[in-house]
Amino acid sequence: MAEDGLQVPAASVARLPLYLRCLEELCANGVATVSSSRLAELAGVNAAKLRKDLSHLGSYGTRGVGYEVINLTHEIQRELGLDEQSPVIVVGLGNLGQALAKHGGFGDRGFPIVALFDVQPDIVGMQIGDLVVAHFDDLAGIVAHYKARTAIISTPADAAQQVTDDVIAAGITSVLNFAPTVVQVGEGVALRQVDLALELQILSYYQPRSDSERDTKLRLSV
Amino acid sequence: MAEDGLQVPAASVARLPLYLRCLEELCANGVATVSSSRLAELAGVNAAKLRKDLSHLGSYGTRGVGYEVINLTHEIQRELGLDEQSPVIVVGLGNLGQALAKHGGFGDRGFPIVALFDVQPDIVGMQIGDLVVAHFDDLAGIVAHYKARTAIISTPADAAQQVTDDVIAAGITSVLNFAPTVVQVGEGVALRQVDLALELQILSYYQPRSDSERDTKLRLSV
DNA sequence: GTGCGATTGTGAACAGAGGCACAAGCTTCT
DNA sequence: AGAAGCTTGTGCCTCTGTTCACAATCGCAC
Repeated sequence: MAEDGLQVPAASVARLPLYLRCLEELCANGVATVSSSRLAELAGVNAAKLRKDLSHLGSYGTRGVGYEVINLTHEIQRELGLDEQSPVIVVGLGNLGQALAKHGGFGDRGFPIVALFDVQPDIVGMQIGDLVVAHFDDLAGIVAHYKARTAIISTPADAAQQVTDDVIAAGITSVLNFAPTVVQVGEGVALRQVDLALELQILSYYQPRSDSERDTKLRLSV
Repeated sequence: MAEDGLQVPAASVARLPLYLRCLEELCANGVATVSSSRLAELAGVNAAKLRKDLSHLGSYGTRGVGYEVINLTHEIQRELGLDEQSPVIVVGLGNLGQALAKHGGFGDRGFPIVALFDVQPDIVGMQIGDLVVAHFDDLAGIVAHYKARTAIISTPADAAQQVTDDVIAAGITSVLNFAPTVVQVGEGVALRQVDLALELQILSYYQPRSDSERDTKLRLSV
C-alpha cells in the first residue's frame, strides 16, 4: 500500500518538515545513508512511527540498509510541495513582524519574503533588511506581481481577521497567523495559528507545583 | 466525575489558554455570561469538546445559563497555574530574541521577562526595552535572584542543547525552544518547541496543487 | 408550584494516532 | 550459493481524542 499517498495523515504531515530538517543536517555532515532508528533519534520520535510516516509517501528505504539521505530529502520536499520557491508576504511590522522579516530561516528553506505591508505612517516606507515596507492599500498589485501565495500575519489582534480576508481576496492561499486571536478562513485556504504567549501558558500547567490541592504533577510535554 | 482533575488530557491543556484568551476578550467587552456554543465559536472548536475540556476542571457552568465569564477565567488560570507571575528569561538575542524580549504579550499574561542573555560581545550590554543584555556566564546568579523558572531559547541551532542544559542546571524547569533543532530535557522539565519555518512547510502541503500526480488536495488545517 | 425552554455534563460510539513485533527483503560474508 | 545479520514496511492491538446525543438541571414565566 501507500503507493502514492491518496492522503497523508495530518499528524504525519506535521512531522515531515522535522525529518527534513534532520536530513539536511545529516547531509551537511556528509552522511549518505541513515537508518530509521538513527533519524528517529535525531527527530525525537519513535522509530516505528517515523517509518510509518515515511511509508505514506512510498517505499524509499532499502531493507537491511536504511534511507539514502539525499533521495529521502527530495521525496519529502516533493511531497510537501517544496520543489519550488514559494514567495511570502508579511503583514504587520511591529516587533515580531520585523524580526520575522529579518529572520533568515524562511528564505533558506524556500520561502523568500518578497514584500512587507503595514498601515502605520511611521512604519510604511521603513527599510527592513532588503525590503521597504509598502502600504497595505497596495497589497493586491504586489501580491499579483510576485505571485505570492503565503502570508504571515503579525498585526494586532483586532486587525487580524480583516487583514486575513484582504490577503485571501488578493490571492493568498496559505496563512500563518501570529496575531493572538482566532481567524477564520474559507474553503481552499490553509491556515496555521501560532500564539507565543499561549505556549508559555501551556508550559505553566506542567510546572511542578505543590501549592494547590494537587499533589505532584511532573510530566513531559510533547 | 471530574471532581478535581487527577489528570487533564494533554490535548485539553493545550486548548485551555485559548479559551482563556477568548474569555478575556469577552470580559473586556463587558460580557458576564457565555454559553459553550458561543465560546466554542470564538475559539474555533466544537462545543461538545469545549464542554468536555472544561468538565476536566470541575463543574463551573450553570445548566440553562452558561458559564460566568469571570469565574471561569479564574478557574482556568488556577488550573494552569497562572495565579502568580512567572518570571522568564530569554537566551539568545538575535532578531527573534530581541523581538520576543520587546513583545508585550508575555508580560501582559503573567510572564514578565526579567533577564536577557547572550554571549556575543556586540550584544552583551545592549539595552533592549527596559533590560540590558547580560553575559550567559552570569546565568546562575541572575536566575536564582529572580527565581525564574521559565526560559525562552532563541539561540542558533548549534548552541541550543548546551544552553538548554545550562539553564536547567541553573534551576529552570520550563523551556520554550525557538531554535530550529530538537533539544532533549530530563525528567521534571517541561518543554515545547516552536519552529517558524517548519510551520510554513506544513502549510505548503495543504496548498492546492495540480503539478504532481496528485489531483486536488484542498483541506483545512487545524 | 408547575411547566417550559435552554444549556450543561457525560455515557457511548467512533475516529485517529501510536507502538509492538514480525515477516519480507536487502547486503555481506563464507 | 547459502546462511547470517540488519533494517524496512506493515498488520494488529491499544490508547487517546473527538463527536454525538440525551438525561439532568437550571432559570423564568405564569
